[in-house]
Amino acid sequence: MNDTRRPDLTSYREVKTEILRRITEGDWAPGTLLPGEVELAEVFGVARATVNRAMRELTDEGLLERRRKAGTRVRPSPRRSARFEIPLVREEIEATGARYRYALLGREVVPAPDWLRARMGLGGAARVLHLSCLHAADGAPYQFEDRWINLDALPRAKDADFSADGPNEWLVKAVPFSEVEISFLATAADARTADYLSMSPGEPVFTVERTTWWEGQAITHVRLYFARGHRMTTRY
Amino acid sequence: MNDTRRPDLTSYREVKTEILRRITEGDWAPGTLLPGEVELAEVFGVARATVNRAMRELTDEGLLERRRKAGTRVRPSPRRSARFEIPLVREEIEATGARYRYALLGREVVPAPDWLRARMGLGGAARVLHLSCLHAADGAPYQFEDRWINLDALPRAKDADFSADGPNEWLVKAVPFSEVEISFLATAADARTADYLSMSPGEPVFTVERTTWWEGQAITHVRLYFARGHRMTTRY
DNA sequence: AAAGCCGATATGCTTAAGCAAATAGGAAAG
DNA sequence: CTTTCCTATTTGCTTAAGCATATCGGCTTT
Repeated sequence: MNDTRRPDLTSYREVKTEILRRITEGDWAPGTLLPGEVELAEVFGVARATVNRAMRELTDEGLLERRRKAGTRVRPSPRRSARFEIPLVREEIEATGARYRYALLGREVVPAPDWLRARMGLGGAARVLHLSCLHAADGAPYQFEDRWINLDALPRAKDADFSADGPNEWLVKAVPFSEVEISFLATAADARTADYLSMSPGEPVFTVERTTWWEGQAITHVRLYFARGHRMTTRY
Repeated sequence: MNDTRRPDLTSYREVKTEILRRITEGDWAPGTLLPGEVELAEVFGVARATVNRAMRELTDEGLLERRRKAGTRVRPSPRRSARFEIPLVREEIEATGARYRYALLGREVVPAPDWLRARMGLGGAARVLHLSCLHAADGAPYQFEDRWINLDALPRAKDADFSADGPNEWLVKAVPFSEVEISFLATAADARTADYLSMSPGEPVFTVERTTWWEGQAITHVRLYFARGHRMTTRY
């Protein structure tokens, strides 16, 4: 059935697959210098731009290294990078088919504590809005949110109503695009967190800490404590 | 100085920046339908391919949504995705300037326990190599590694010497490119883990669980337990 | 040797033109 | 009113050609 020697590669995706095949099958071992774009384009029977796109994407994915004049080589040890989607809690819960419920547990305007001023780079007199919220899935506690909002950067947060919708949803609207630092860690449940999440004090809690900036100014800092057994998973 | 009304955008990067600016400044609010590629190309004075690349990358980055015929719109809530680099422990430790030390604590060939067979999709008679390793930074325990290798898929692992170099480094060479599922979670230190990591039993431990396949076959499953206070951080 | 210069080369990006594929939304049929 | 079908539109991708830019390695100068 017209099974000629070279399966004609017609798209950048096929070129990607073929390059990947040659790497995984050992034709091109880690560290190897690959043929140049022009040569590969000829070999595969496609335009250089097509090879370029294939190689560019493989580079983004961490499999190749490219440098002008030096050429393209297979990364000595592939850069493994995991990409995690960070959805809104509401969407995360509703995606599982569960009913989402939200409750505002606490709200107060306070002077920023020292550790927070350091964390967010705030001045000595900074005042912040401190919010405590609980997110539940089908009645079971899912995530406890301990949030601080910089009122100097976002004064209108003081008048926002967080009793129906979580601060996250409000913030996404107020400051839709921002710079973020995010950390994953394991903490021990303190008395309050344990209480809210129906756990025992001291139990391990999967915790996400996130600080958000916009135009160089810290907007908000939040710690998200997840209920027992939570895990963050991805494939690649 | 020839400061005409429209700063002439000459690269896809500038187009990206300009689109991003219009989004962050509110010209194009979340949900908005953007002009088509042809129109934008005209407005910006560049080729359609250039606009296409700019928009494609913004889509990859989670800011836009595109569908043929429907057009391009600003994502109602931007898809935030965090990308974590997963380096070899050795590199992770040496990057901080600390001295890396490795120790093999245990090694045995055993029939795969039930939970592992389920996790890796192994048959009833499968035998696995079970390894316990400790990675230290400047003498302080850094990571405890509890690893299982499927000997059916990788029989030569039985003869490999893991006393000097960790199984990870061996595996990266043996099976350089593979499919991976990775999870982050918080666990309580059991007696053994606590001992190795100089922690108290029950203390929260930041844990990474990783299963690796190659050509549809499970190769290895590993749990990495990190010492007290470890966090995984990224910015975007 | 060591430092500075320079050209050949591989990737990086842009353009213009055009065909391919998905599909929104209207027209036609029931 | 509902379903089916069609088509215009929009993104997706490819090609060929060419200029831009970084930089490796050799050559020259100090």
